[in-house]
Amino acid sequence: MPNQNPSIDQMFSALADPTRRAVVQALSQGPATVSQLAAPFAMALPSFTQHLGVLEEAGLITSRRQGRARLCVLNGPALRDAEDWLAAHRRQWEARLDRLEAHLETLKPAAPEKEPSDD
Amino acid sequence: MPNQNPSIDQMFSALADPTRRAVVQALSQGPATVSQLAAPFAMALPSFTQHLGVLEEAGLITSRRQGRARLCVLNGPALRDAEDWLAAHRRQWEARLDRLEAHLETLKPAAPEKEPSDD
DNA sequence: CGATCACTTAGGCCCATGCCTAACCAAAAC
DNA sequence: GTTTTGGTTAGGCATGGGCCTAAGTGATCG
Repeated sequence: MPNQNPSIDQMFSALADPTRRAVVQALSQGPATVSQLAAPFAMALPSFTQHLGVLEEAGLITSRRQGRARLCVLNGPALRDAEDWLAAHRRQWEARLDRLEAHLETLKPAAPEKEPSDD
Repeated sequence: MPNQNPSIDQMFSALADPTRRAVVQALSQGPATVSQLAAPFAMALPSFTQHLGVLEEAGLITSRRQGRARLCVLNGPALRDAEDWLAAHRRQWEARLDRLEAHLETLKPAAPEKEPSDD
């Protein structure tokens, strides 16, 4: 069962692995079974399903049994959560740059501040 | 020295740690020295600076020596890279949902498809 | 110059992660 | 009902990550 309360920790560390990112990429095109997903990888199946387990624990995918196969589906909104975290902090950073710039503007004719832009 | 070619792997795994995310958060407010950043954490300094090393290798921060201290600065655009990866795949996923919906629309009076929405 | 401050380097411990093989299970095909 | 297919469970090995303490370095302060 998918983790109902996936942490941002789990998401980012799930995404830190190239195999798992490739799975996310594949699933962004649509659902697929375990063996379909596993096919491109030179890896034993148990190792691969372990990756799927990590993705599912992280809330990035869900899966359901379909006959003797297992169909995996990407959980789009979960990606959004990680995206939002990044966006929030990048915006903070940008806002600060803007304030700094504005401040420098007010000092135009005076001496530069203690934080030189290194360009 | 900061890694000039940070991989998306390095970024995501750097962001997978709560200490390191807290550092990113702190630096989104503006530059700070190692010990300023370390202060809130109940952790030996060498352990903490190791985290800074990971962030720097991942290209998420840069740092320069300032007297006997070391000033760390967030690298905003790097956050953007991770954000973009996520956005790209989420958009793929959304696009597919849209196509699926549109397709279902064309079948309105007919039987539902093999992929039920689980709401 | 000696002491202190802000780190860094070196080395070690422990648990988590990523991979494997071998064996098992359950649905489907024959 | 036996075999094949699709996947899981169990268990083991090796590397890496996160933490520590102890000792070193280089800039500043008295």
